[in-house]
Amino acid sequence: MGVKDRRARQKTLLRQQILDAARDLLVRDGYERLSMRKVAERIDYSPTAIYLHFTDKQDLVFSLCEETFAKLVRELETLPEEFPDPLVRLRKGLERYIAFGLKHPDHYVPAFVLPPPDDLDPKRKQESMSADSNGLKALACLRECIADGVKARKLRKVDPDVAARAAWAAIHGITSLLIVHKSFPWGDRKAVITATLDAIVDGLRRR
Amino acid sequence: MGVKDRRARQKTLLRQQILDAARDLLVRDGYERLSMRKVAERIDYSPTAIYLHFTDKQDLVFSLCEETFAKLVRELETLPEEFPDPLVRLRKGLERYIAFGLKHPDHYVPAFVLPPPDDLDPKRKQESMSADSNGLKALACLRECIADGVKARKLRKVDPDVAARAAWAAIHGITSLLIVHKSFPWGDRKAVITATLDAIVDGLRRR
DNA sequence: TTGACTGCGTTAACGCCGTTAAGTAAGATG
DNA sequence: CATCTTACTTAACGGCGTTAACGCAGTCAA
Repeated sequence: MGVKDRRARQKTLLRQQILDAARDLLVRDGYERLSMRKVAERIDYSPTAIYLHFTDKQDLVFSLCEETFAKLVRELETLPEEFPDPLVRLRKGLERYIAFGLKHPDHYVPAFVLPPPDDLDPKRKQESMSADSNGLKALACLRECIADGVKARKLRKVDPDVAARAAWAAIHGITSLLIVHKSFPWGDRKAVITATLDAIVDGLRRR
Repeated sequence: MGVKDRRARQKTLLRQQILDAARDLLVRDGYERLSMRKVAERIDYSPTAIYLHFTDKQDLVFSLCEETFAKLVRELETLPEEFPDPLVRLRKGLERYIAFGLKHPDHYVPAFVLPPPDDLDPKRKQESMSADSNGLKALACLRECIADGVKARKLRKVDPDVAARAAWAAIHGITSLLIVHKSFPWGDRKAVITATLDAIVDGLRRR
């Protein structure tokens, strides 16, 4: 069935075109100014054409984020071989997460900061967590890192699931605030980041 | 000049009416579904009437948040007399902050989570930080609490400004995530909160 | 080859939205 | 009484996400 294949290829091709255009707009103009109509205009299709490939705007934006976060996860998954020591791995991983968020604010914000509009609608529930399917992978990295640390007696005996979520919350806090409240009087940003990391790592370190 | 006074009274009265209606809508339907037109309809004025009292939607929403955060600050400012020991005061203060955010998500989100739309426009700069004029007060509470702890030799010798910002980032992280990603697999939410608090306090405690 | 079917894409429209411009009417001021 | 100020309205602009209805080409069975 070569026909179906070709069709499918065409379809995913346009899908990718949409994603590329949307990413471009997102990165260039920021999330606020992204609109379906502009995306459509950029690829010379009518706005409604997008709906043949994405169920709605959210779906489109989250698909974008998925792409980018796949990159983050890839970066994080190489950590164990790069840094065998769980303690430094933890530190480096957290650093990498923050750096990633600050480098791709327009992906970080829609994926993690903005409310997934319909937490009500049960149909959406799974998609609504779609940003987290990769987010969950990242969390799993963190969890394992902490579990390793506990096993190696370098970290206190904490529940890795709970500790990972708490640590994530903390780095998400600093990441999102630095992105969203740019003009807040942060003082030395790097110092604040370091302090946060110190608190997380020291809070878990065995003593 | 009794006339001017009466006019002014009338004006602030309507202003308050707008605020009340908006708060009602905000709390009832959430931030997403708040619109100037709905606020207007609720108070039986035309939408444009609102613009005589607030420069735009942002101004309105932030004014709302200011009102509410004044309450938070009041709660936080009584801490020193309630809990003289800086360590327990720190803990209780952080707890109170989180509880407040979770109790008033529709105020917390627009004030701290959502990007103040125009960080570009320099005219706005001051207003854009308006949410933080009270936010800054809250931060000042935290700063002083930490400074006290350091002075009392209960906390490590940290820079209170940096440490306060880092601690704020951490509790903002857990607060905002719990609000925004309700359906995330949090497991035991309270355990995650406790773990975060432990990390912050333990990270600062003298050892 | 022809006719029906399928799926991608269109145009037009609905019903929202924030905000602005222009006008109106009532009340204060001289 | 005339004028000016102030509070407010109506109408409209230009945008938005999304849906409904339709067109048209390519595919496939007869």
